Amino acid sequence: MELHQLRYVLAVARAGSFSRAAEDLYLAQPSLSVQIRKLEKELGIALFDRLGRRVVLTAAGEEFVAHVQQALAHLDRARAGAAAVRSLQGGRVSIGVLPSVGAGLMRCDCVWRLLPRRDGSASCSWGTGRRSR
Amino acid sequence: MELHQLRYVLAVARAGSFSRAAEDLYLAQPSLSVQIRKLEKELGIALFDRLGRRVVLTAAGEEFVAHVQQALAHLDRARAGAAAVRSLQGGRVSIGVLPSVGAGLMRCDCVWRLLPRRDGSASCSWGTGRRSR
DNA sequence: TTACGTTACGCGACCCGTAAAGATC
DNA sequence: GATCTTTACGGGTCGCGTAACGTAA
Repeated sequence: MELHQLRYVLAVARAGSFSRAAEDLYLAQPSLSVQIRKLEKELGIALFDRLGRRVVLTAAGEEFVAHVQQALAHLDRARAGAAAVRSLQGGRVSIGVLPSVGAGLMRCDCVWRLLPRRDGSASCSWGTGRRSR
Repeated sequence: MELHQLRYVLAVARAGSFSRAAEDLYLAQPSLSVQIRKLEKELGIALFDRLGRRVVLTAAGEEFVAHVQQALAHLDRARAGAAAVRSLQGGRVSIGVLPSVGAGLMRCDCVWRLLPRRDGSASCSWGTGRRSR
């Protein structure tokens, strides 16, 4: 059971056809068919009913797909979280303070709040609402 | 991002060490290290802090692992669902009825209730509570 | 010096695409 | 006969294990 196989199952279920799903996936039909069959063999059940030129999910396949959709959604969140962290890490943080007060602030262990913006940068706030890029 | 890489991440996070995680996974340490590093490169962030001989999750790693655990849990449910269906499909259903009443029963479209048992077989009940293997 | 993580390299497995065969309408 | 799925085969990628290196306690 591999991730690409799961994505293939969702694509076939959505397209209702192996050939159309293969187009959506930019994949050759035989490769897709082989992977689906391999997964079905591993699971020990049929995910799809091949009805001539139509392909529909079996009852077991419906349940399987529902779980897989949940799983892939969580993985997308995991990836998105990583991307968000990366964009913050990649950005530069410039801090401007008055020497008179900065000398004290920069020494203490402060909790800086990073608020991500649409463009990938972030605003940083601390305490009184002073802001800096 | 592949499934085995995600499992490896969870194993390292749980063990707190690459070498111990590799043992748990029945895997050579170098293979494990390479896969983790490959995933980190793909995500663009560090999942673990290498502190000498201790390995701990970064903040981003913690969040990532949380999502991954959810995802893998859903995949386990998907697999378990398939296994349940398989055990029912694989079993044999034998039906014994008296000819006098069976002639009528076997002709009608009945809803048969399959109750899975511990040993993989299932009991089948219909209407009055008559049972058959 | 010992233990642990990393890099280098050869082997085997697996996925993909092309081509041919089978099946269904 | 046309369309779609399946099977067969060759090529390239990738994960794994062994071995050697770097590094911290």
